[in-house]
Amino acid sequence: MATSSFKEQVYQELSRVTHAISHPKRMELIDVLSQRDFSVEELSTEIGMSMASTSQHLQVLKAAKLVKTNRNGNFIMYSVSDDSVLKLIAVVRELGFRKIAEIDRIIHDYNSDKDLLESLTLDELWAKSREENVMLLDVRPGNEFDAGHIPGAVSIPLDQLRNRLEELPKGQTIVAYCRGPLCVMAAEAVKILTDQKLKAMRMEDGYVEWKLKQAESATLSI
Amino acid sequence: MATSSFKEQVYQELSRVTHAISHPKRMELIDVLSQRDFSVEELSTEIGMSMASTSQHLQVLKAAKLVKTNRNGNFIMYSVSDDSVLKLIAVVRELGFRKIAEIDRIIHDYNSDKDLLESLTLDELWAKSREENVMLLDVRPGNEFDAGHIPGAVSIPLDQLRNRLEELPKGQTIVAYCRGPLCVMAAEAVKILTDQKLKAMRMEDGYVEWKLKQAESATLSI
DNA sequence: CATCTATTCAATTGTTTTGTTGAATAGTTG
DNA sequence: CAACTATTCAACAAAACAATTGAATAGATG
Repeated sequence: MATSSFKEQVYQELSRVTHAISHPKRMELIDVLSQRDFSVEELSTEIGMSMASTSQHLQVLKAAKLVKTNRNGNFIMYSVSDDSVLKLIAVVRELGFRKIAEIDRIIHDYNSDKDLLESLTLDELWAKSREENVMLLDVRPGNEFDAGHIPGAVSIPLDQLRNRLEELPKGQTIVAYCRGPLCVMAAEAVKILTDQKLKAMRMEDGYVEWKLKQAESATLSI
Repeated sequence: MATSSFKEQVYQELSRVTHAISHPKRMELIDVLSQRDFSVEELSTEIGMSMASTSQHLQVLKAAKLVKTNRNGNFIMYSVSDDSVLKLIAVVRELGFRKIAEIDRIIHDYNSDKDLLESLTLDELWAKSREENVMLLDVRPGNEFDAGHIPGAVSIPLDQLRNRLEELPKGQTIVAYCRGPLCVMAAEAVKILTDQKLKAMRMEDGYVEWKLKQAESATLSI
């Protein structure tokens, strides 16, 4: 057997990483794990697959060193191994959003339903909050908020939103955010809030984008 | 047939990009194309595959919008669609180099053969050239040099190096570079030069890394 | 130490991907 | 417009991958 060349060997190993993120569900797994640690069971319900399949996908990600495990009691908690993994997914998503016309169409189709057309980026949020006093609303599940959130945000998980409308300010602009660009919770929240005649917008960036920006500015300031 | 959800659709489309770079040969194709435009025939010899296979791989890359085509006479010239594609591959490579232990081993095995252990990054090159007068040697094929090169570099393609040794300075440090981290031409060149008792080192970064740095600093200075 | 439980493994099946071969095609060039 | 040529297509066989099922395992907990 002819041993393959240096180049071939390295490309082979590198393709372990790219292969790992080449499956839609595995990309989704990383996106979910970017929020906090999850057990296999939680992940399986989160992405809508059987435990066995979820476990197998996680093993592919683990073999590529994209996720790592920690035991916590009876549970094995999976987490993203590094911020560079989030960065990788962010780069892929950015490229896809900009280049694949089909994605634009899907996003437009989803958002055109209601008045979800206007949305903010993180930068636009900073700008807007300098002009007026906006309320930043985190609609992710409570434990994800607890694991980390944008400073100043108030947590009302999406499934509690209808019952906690009185906690929201009437005249003030409410900016809702969730996990990230592919998470629909903020959009759902805005639908509920505008139905109640509240002044609400969604932010397209989510917690991951904020976390990556933090890490970036931290390295710059060193 | 149940139409899949917003999220599922977008992940599906995004996986077109990640799937495209999930094959070693397709990653290699992008690396080659980062130097200049190539015809299918050239690419096929470059990566050591049949024309038909190469063409098929290129079509996968094209469907993911990672490469684009231009006809030039009888030839169809393929090129990378955007610097963001180079960036994507760079991020993957960086992550792989840092996380996959096997890659470290392969690289170490290859370089330990000779005195290739010491190598420079681009930043280290800048620093070194401020202290002493180094000669920057581009050992890539001539047409790749013509398509673009690091300013100040001198072109002597690897296959002409043995016949053009008299063009090289005796006492001065010669820094050889080639396509990028997975290209072995600079290493080969250093072997030849040190055998001739010349003072030579290789730079691990190549033309792509320089090009990306340029693009980066250009956007910063705007 | 026995039990319980979250996770992984193993075997199977159907699907997708890959590389090959040889034919077809599109488009240029004389 | 005929001939030529680089590229792509089509059909096939082999290999890799994915999802499912049910059994096995490792490790915590009482």
